[in-house]
Amino acid sequence: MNHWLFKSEPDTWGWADQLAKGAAGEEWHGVRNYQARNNMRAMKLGDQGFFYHSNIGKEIVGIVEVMAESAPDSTTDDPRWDCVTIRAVRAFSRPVSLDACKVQPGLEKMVLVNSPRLSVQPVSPEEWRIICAMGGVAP
DNA sequence: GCCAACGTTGGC
DNA sequence: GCCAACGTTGGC
Repeated sequence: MNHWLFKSEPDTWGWADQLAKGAAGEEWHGVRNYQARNNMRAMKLGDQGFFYHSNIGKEIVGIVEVMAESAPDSTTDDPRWDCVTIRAVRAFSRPVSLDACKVQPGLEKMVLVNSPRLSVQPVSPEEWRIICAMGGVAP
């Protein structure tokens, strides 16, 4: 299983919105960046990812799961863009801030730390383990 | 709210 | 196919 990180401004679409969708999940639409799209295309059913609040909070707040693999983005006619559907799995008992990630040994190479603008990112198994521990949940 | 970084667009 | 201009993102 691979691991990922989804970034969203909570003003637009936050963890609370994702939670409200429950088991129905929600298309991660609106991505207009090839790298981010390619990451979504690489996702498999059951892959898990972190849910990160950019701008407001700047922290990882929970874990989501891919419940539908990449499919055309219904919010555009442009055939280049597609997206996965994700559902909330569990909230962190303690959110993990960007600042905390920056100083945490083992996370020096994390994409979130080094390339903060990429909206859908890969997370290494080691990073996944460390951040789950920081967030107070089992990996 | 500002601004730097970066990605995309479009003219040539 | 290159590259300048432009728009967007996101941390500060």
